[in-house]
Amino acid sequence: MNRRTRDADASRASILAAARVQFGEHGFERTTIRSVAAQAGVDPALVMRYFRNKDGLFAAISRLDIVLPNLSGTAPSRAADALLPVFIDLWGPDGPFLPLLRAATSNPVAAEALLEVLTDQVTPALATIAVDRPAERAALVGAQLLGVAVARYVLGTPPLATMDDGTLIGWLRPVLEHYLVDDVPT
Amino acid sequence: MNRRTRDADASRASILAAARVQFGEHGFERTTIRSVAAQAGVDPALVMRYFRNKDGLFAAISRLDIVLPNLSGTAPSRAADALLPVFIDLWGPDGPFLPLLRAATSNPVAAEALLEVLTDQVTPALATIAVDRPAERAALVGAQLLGVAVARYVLGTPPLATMDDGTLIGWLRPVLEHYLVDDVPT
DNA sequence: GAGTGAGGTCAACAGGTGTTGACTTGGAAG
DNA sequence: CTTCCAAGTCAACACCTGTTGACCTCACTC
Repeated sequence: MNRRTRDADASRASILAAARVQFGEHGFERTTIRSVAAQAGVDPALVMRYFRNKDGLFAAISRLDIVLPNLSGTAPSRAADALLPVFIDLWGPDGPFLPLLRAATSNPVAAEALLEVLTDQVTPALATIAVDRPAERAALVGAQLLGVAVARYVLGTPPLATMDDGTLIGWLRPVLEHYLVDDVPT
Repeated sequence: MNRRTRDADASRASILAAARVQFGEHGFERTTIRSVAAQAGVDPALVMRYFRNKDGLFAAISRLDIVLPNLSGTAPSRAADALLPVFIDLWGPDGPFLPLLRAATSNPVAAEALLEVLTDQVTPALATIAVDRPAERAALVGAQLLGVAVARYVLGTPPLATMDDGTLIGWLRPVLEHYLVDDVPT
């Protein structure tokens, strides 16, 4: 029962770890089964054994069981303070979103997965604050955060990439409040 | 001098048109020389003749000679009204930015090209309004617009994709003003 | 009509890709 | 020790990619 040299779980885990790194850094197309296997110290065929095919491997690292903070009771003016730390965790170099985003720009399936997170998780979470038109407001908040993520973690825009989190939260605080509670413009 | 059936300029143009469509829709890696040539009604080798290689073809459609409106004299509260129409033109399905963005998420060269636009064109244009820390403010404005572009044109986020331009401008107006003129948060 | 050169095509190359199926190896159970 | 199955490897497949160089062909000039 106790296997050291031939440990399926360990192999699976190291394949997943390598896949996360490579899909995250290079996107879907430029990541090859062979290179993932090499980094995991494993034969390419083993990757297929465990994940059926390349899509299966990608799907395995794309499981987004994110946990958003409960915002009921949070003042809209402090939504940024509650959301941003989670956001930075999820979108940072080790978070699960970067590979998904890189794939989503050229892969409709990944794009839909990303959209699902917005509609199924973000919108409901924000609905406790944004009672009026939550979907519209959530989309605007999502777009703002998405933009920061792309600028900061994908493009590496100099002032944003180096800006400390506190300052960024300070900039975003009134913006999120605006999207969450201000009247719909006419 | 007058060539009808064998017209180099026409061939070049139809290759470029096909390349714009395919790079824009599918990104760099999933676009093949062969498929571009087929759509252009031309032999793949002709594409190489004119653009040397795939990178050359991509570079040819990535020439970003954008024209930003002169913002001197524009009130910060109206910056959104001046910028957004241009923005929608540039980022829309037929604009030059979508292919670049799709490539930029997995291709450092394209990412740098995108960054260049921000630093060389957007920052100076905004500097007439944002005198204090123009680079930081431009990056924030850029991130916001980038986010809207990704949400609207890449992911197709339902409320944003269908929202009419006027409403969107209404939402963004105070945000751009905030980034352009409000005090740097501490 | 012959010559010329740009415009355009053709078939092939070398390399990389995902994927497969037959094979080997290790460790625990009998 | 033998058996047995999961864990892992191997070599190959069929396909697609960017790219190349030799070749054809048309319109125009002399």
